[in-house]
Amino acid sequence: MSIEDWTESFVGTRNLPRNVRDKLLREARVVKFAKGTEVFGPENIPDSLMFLYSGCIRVSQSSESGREIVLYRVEAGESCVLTTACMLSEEAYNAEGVAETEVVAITLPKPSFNRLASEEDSFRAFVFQAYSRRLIDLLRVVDDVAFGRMDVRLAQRLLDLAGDDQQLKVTHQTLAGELGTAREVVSRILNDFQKRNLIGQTRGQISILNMSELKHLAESV
Amino acid sequence: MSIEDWTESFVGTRNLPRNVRDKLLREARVVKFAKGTEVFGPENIPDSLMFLYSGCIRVSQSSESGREIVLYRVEAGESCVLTTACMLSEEAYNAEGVAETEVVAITLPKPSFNRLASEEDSFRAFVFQAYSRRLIDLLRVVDDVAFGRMDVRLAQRLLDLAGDDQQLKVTHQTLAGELGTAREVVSRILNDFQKRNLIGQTRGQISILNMSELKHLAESV
DNA sequence: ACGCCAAGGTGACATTGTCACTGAGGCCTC
DNA sequence: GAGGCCTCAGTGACAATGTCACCTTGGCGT
Repeated sequence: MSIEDWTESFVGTRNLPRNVRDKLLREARVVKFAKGTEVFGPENIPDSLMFLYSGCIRVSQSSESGREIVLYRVEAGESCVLTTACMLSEEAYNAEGVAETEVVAITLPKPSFNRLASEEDSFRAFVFQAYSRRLIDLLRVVDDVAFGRMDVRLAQRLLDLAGDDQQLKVTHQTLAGELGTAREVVSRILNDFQKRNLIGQTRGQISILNMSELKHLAESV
Repeated sequence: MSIEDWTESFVGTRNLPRNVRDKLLREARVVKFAKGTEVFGPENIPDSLMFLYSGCIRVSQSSESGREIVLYRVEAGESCVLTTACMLSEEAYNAEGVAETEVVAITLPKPSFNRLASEEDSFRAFVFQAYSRRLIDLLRVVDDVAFGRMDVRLAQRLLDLAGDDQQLKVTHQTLAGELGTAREVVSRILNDFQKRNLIGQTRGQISILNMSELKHLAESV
């Protein structure tokens, strides 16, 4: 598949003059990642800037002991700043990005990025905003991890992942990875939820039985 | 005091052409904060970019329950990106910056910042790098909080705060605020350290007795 | 039927967070 | 210097969370 005009998809590019956009279309490359693939990681640092055309990337960090925590997700239309950050600061870091769905991304060579950031205010603003959003996302993660109760965080995450559905296919282990805790902890809390008739469980699947009560719990600070 | 030529102090400005620097000196304002003052906070969002000429700003976040955690410190020569981030994303956040020493900072009106970021590569690189460093700082905080043992983190922090000294004046409560935990927890661990002859304590003061052993503990993953 | 493996359950224990109190030191005023 | 009032720190009980070892179950392939 060749994407028609991806510059239409990003707030940082859609308002650029036609000639600039045409140049971008020539300079950038379109890359794809299959679902489950590592987009970037400690061993796999891209040397270009990346913008997500479609799909979703889950960015997480792991400890030596094997625990994991999800930092944030990059959605279509957003820029993936962590790779940029790492590139610029040349520091190692143990975060990794995994394609949660099939992913189509635009990579921009550094010189093109530089020129664009220099010449186009709206593009620069877009990039700064992307950075800012991630900073604030991380502030929220810190807040949750440092001060939040696990049952509340789990309730929130269940609602997030479920979206509009009442069913979600997810293992306890995966949920533990979302929140940076251990499987046993998730199991304990989910069993408690089940006893309270908030959810039902079968192997690898959770169904939300009492959405409003779960929301109430998720908001109970 | 009027500062001679602060453009010499920042890697983002010291290599700019003389005429640009002179313009900056005219456009920017120099502001001071007394030790202990709030530099920015939820109620007090600056509308300019800020660069730290001298001193140190402690950036922390607090929970509703009154607990607090230090996110990072801004040192002389660095840019304070969190204010920028907040400005750009226009989101509320509950982080605040407090002057730990007397602070002298340079504030740059947004238009000047924009022009500079557009025209000068080295300045733009400086700003991006500042963002990147903070992102990575926050990754480290998340890692510590989510996966680190409290005694290890406390040992690290004691060594950090002590610098080259063996004495440091700090209360248990303050240390708890550094790490995002409760005073009682700090007291417990410090008492344990004392029993093991790693430190000595008097009211509001801690002396490191066995630096090498403490370092060993701090590095024990 | 059999073995294998991922998902999940369980109990014991360690660590950390919370709460309610207590005590100790320093500083002020009288 | 006696009393009062702070901040700082100690303590015990308990709740929440993390860790470990081990077990059960369900599904899948052969």
